[in-house]
Amino acid sequence: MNEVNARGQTLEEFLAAYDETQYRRPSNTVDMILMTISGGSLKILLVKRKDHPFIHDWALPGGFINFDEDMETAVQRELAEETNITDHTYFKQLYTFGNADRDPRTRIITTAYLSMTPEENIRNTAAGDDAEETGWFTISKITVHTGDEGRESVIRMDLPEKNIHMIYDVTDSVRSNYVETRSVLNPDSNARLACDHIKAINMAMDQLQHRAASTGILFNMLPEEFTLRQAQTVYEAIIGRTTDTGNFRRDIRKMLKATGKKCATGGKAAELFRFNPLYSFLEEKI
Amino acid sequence: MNEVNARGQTLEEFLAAYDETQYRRPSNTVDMILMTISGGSLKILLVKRKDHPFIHDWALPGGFINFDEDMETAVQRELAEETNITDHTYFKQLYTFGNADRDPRTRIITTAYLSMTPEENIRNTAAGDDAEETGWFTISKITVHTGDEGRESVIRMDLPEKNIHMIYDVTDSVRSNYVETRSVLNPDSNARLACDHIKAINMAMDQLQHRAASTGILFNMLPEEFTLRQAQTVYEAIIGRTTDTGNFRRDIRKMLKATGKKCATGGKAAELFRFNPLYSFLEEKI
DNA sequence: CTAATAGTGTCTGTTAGACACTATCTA
DNA sequence: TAGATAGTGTCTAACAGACACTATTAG
Repeated sequence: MNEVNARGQTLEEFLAAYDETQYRRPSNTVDMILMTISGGSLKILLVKRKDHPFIHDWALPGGFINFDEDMETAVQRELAEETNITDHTYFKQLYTFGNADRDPRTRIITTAYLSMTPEENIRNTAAGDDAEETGWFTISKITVHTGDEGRESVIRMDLPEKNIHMIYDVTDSVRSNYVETRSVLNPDSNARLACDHIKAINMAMDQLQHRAASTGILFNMLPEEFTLRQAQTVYEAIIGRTTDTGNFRRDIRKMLKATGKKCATGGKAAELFRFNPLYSFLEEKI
Repeated sequence: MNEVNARGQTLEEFLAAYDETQYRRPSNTVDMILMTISGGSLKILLVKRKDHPFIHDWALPGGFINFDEDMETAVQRELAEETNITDHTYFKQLYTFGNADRDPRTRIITTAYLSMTPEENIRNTAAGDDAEETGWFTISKITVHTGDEGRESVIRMDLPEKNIHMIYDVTDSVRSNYVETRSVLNPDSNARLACDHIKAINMAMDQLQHRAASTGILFNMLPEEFTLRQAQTVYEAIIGRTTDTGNFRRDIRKMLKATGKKCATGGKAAELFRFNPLYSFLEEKI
């Protein structure tokens, strides 16, 4: 069909006349929250900025979306650049941050993605063009108090080998029909995050903690075959507290299938399992 | 502090030299999924496009984000333009769609917001510059089958007074570590949605149905004071099926406070309630 | 044997679904 | 009174938290 508009233009004529240069436009970037488990702790990749703005602050890895590039392609490209991960790694869009004044260079709208990978997939994490250095920080979010009026939590990011500590106090306050979240840098910190990156990290931790028990999200940080103890360690690193071994095993086994193989590590040989993706991965959608 | 970068620039010098015109940039828009309840049915506002591209297709209301405008401000401006809603109406960011080829004009990255309001807040819904007409379509998402390998659902959007029907068959298929969602227009339809708008609508229905029972989200479509029967009607319109009255009342009362007032409508006078925002609105965050 | 790790069984209080029932209003 | 709408009580199966217990390996 060769439909015309009110000015008598066909689609082809309309597109030929379309002027995209009449308005000033924002720039679009993707930021990645890349997590893994190492030494029983949850880790996040951060890069130290070597240029303005936010010079010398720690930031989420990310970069500009090319004009002709799908957003997911940009994420995969950045993942490969930052970590040499080329296999298909799990990632999921988290949120888009677009306050007009969030970056002093120009209007920058950024979409944050949450990504996870088993430790052995990470081959290198070279500092890119924009980074002085990179570091896998241990990260935890501990909820100190939950009540009717809100919640108080603490997010810690530590790089012990360089003695870097960032601590943010996060409060969620119940308002009339929404929840207001504020994050402030705790004075015991000796470094800080660039821009509004703490907001994305906070959302990522909420998502991880919320979904850890009911979805298969934690298996993205485990190798193909793993023991129940390994799974529990990852689970506990995510939720930031220990959990009952019996109950954990009882509940997680419905998501798994046994391999029949064993793996000995100093005590009784442990059975190896795989994730069974047929187990209600649909929760993932929400 | 007057930190300098590797080229010896202060922040001020860096910003003065920053050239934002060196790359071609996407355009950014917001799209709104505006829902209400009317006549016991869930309704969504759609506009019929009167220009290319997607001429004569039905689309989500939305528009460009001004260069100096926060995204939330853009949403509120569009809401006011489309419906004359000025009071603070609930809205929540859903997802950002940014495939490189989703719009033939230029690269357009759009962020979809889910918004709800009680019917009486909607004063007019005039067709704007881009719209031939607007319509409040009844909308439902019914899940036909759920199994280990995925889920099949049907989304219906109907405007009975103009005899317009749009039906989409939606399948969620479990893959190795993610869920693939596909939506196809059912041939019984006599109209269709523009662009990729069915994706945003599908996500909105998932969110609504998922959160309807556990959060206070449904109260955004009710007046300040309401009866339990009204609340149940809204709940059933969202989830697309009836539910047990006794169980619904038992479970919802923890989110409410009684007003002591009554409201008679043909049978026994019903008690009026208000939403108690102190009841775990935190779920909302996830 | 001990220490270390892996793994099981069971009690109990809470919750979600099913369903039968009672109460108050108008005409 | 009937018909309509509002509202309650109770049984049961499933589930989640707490916790005490057994099993297999290395040295």
